[in-house]
Amino acid sequence: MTDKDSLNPRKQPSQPRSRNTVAVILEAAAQVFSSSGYAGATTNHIAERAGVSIGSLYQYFPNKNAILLKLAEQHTREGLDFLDRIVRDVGPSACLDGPLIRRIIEAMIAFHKRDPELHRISLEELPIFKHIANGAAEVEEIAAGFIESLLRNTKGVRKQNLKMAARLFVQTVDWLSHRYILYETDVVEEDVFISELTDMMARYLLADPKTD
Amino acid sequence: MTDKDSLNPRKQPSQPRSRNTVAVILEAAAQVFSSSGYAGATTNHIAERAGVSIGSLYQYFPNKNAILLKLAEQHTREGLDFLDRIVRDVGPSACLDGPLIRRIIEAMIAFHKRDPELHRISLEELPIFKHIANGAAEVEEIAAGFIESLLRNTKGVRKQNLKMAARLFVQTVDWLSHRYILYETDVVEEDVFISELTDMMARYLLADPKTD
Amino acid sequence: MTDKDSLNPRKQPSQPRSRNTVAVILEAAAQVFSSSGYAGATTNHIAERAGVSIGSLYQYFPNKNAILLKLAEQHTREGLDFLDRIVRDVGPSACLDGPLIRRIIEAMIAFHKRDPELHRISLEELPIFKHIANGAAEVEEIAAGFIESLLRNTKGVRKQNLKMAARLFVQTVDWLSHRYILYETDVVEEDVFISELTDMMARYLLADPKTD
Amino acid sequence: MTDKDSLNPRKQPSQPRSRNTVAVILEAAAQVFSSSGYAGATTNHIAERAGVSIGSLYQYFPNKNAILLKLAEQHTREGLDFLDRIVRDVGPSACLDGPLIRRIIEAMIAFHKRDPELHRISLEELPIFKHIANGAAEVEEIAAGFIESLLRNTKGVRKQNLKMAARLFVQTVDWLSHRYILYETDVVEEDVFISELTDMMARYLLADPKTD
DNA sequence: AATGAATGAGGCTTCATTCAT
DNA sequence: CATGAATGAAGCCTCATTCAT
Repeated sequence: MTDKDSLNPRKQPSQPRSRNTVAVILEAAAQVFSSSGYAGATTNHIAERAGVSIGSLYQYFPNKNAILLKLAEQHTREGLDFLDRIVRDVGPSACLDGPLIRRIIEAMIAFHKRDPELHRISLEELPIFKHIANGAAEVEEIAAGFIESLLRNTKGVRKQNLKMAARLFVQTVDWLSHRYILYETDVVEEDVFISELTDMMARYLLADPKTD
Repeated sequence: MTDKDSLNPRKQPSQPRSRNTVAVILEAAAQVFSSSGYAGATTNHIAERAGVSIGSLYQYFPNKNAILLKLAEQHTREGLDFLDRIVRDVGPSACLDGPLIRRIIEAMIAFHKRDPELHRISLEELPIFKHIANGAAEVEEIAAGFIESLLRNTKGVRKQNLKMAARLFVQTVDWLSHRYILYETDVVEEDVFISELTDMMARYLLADPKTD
Repeated sequence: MTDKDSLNPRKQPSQPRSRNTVAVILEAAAQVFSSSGYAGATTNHIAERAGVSIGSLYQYFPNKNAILLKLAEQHTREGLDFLDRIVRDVGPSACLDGPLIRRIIEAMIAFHKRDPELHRISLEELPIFKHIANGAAEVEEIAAGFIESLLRNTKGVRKQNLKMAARLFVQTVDWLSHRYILYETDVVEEDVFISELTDMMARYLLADPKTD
Repeated sequence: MTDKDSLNPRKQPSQPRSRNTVAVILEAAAQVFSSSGYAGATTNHIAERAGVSIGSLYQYFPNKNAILLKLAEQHTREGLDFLDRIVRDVGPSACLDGPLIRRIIEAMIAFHKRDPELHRISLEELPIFKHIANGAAEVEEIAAGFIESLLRNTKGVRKQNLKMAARLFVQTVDWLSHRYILYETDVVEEDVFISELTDMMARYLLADPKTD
């Protein structure tokens, strides 16, 4: 059908058994994508790793892309939860000072550490489907919104265009910590890196960039 | 296993005609990779676009990867030339102030504009071959070295660890301008973006971050 | 091999509810076969259209073929009923003159119009199962028998071999009207076509072929 | 590509070697389609039977349909040649009398005998692709044109609408002889059948239907 | 009886690569 | 050196059918 090229899930798993199947498939896919990259992963391999027949896989996912997308979505959701937890910890009226920036950066790094390879695929290989609403963009949006609202609470902010400042903040921190985790952990000490990045962001945003 | 997985060119094109063939193939490959991505591109399509038989293509490239790699190398080389020109313009004893930062950023953006799709592939799809020395790393190294030497000439630099500062500078500017060109040109005005990025970098590096 | 390739219904639906289920499935199958052809139709699609689980479908039909076959059988039965009605209308001692030929042809066309697609499938796709007794042959036989008996009542018949004449009559009328309904309704006016076909048959069979 | 669903040949075989390959594939396809029907035939089976790799098959045919179509086209062409020979034999100013009708019918039957199974597929299974220009329609058109021109030369023709008469003639003869060859050779003697059909057509068309 | 999740053989097709000419 | 025909491993995916609940 035309379904084959769509990315929508094929069938909502209603019974517990099938919900489990979907979960198992996604878990296996995460492993396979992580270890083989997107191109190297095959649906058969994923199904096998999941201990599920290839037919079952295709009951719930119209194609390989859709699996990766779902995975990215899930990853996205976890990212949002991560943010949410920070937001709640910080409270609604917190303001963005040096220490909070550091804390956010630390959290970001911790998040990237969880499954760097999968994150890499989401970040570096998912854009292959440019025309597709990329879940990552959504987290970025929300994260930026969160930062922006913090900035709004904060007095000594250098920037006028808070929206843009917030987005650059998020993009920069995301990318640099991604690179750090993936390629540079043994070039630079982690706390050195964190301090450096914190400094960069604090000075970018704050009139009084004390970072500790 | 002997040749098939190698990435070295099969045969050094010595005669002018073959050099030309290689160039034609690479140009075609650039177009095809740009429009179809790495996975979507086929060697037959490249050969056809180049007006060359598939057999000839394999005379000069042992496999598909090698083509992309050569292309990336070329891209790298152009990046280095770009740098070189700036270095020469700026002179060996220049120091990094706000306006120079802006100029570098502008150059970076101009460079990314030349063939953003190809750049994207180098950046986002080349990591597929993780085991392969990524030419991009080399440019980054050199670029960072260049920035570092500028910093060394400069008086009001806030940073101690110049090497690291330089690398973060390069990575940040590279990535953010890449994203900007690829995904955000119609979200933000170019000069606004440039000013913002310049400001960020100037404040990160300079004690007296005047940027215009 | 025991059941899977059989074409007999798995279980005689004795209770009213199951009889209804069978009917619902057949109706759905008719629609799906009509719109997708035999190969394009899937059992799942049929079951879904019938509002019945795939499991239930297989409770009553051993395989996909059996469904089409049952449908064809049903179609056959309707064809026979059609004939029967004409026979009864015409009466046992009628003789085949031009007007009656025209009437038979009109009835045939009306019959073909009811579900031309399904008729097409029976006629054109059912032969896929060559080894299967084709119900269509049966109707043809009976129809031919009917025509033959009419011929026997008729005085001015040109033919000796009435059996053969009757069969040719039936085959010709059936096929030509089938083609007409399916492919040529907008090439020729219906009454023109009917007159033409009537003329052909009348002249073939009757010494005095007045057709109106 | 979008090519996959097209029916156009993929690549014109230019060298003798490839022309041979195409011929071999078509021959094998004819056999396989004949013995397994359209649905039962697989591209792999065809390639194997042709002693050719599956890849080669797909160099020249975008999909299974295209093969059948080509085959039907070929069959069509042969049909046209058949006609052509008769036309030439008969001469341009011949007129359609009983003996000529008989001769045409005999030729038609001979033609059907050559590969009845393949003919059956063309006739009964090809309509599966209704939306596709059916080559069979073309032969029919040409054949009808031929008959029409004969009718034009003939004096004692009963019919006004020669175009329609010619088409009915062709359709009737084609279908009845097809059925005869496929299903009824052992029910009726061939010459009896021929005489009968000749009689039917002669009386339909001619004022003076002497058929021998 | 009904449900619908699960199965998996097997079809179609691609495309990097080789090789005969 | 060039050509382009040929190769075939391997991927994606379907769908008739079974089976646990």
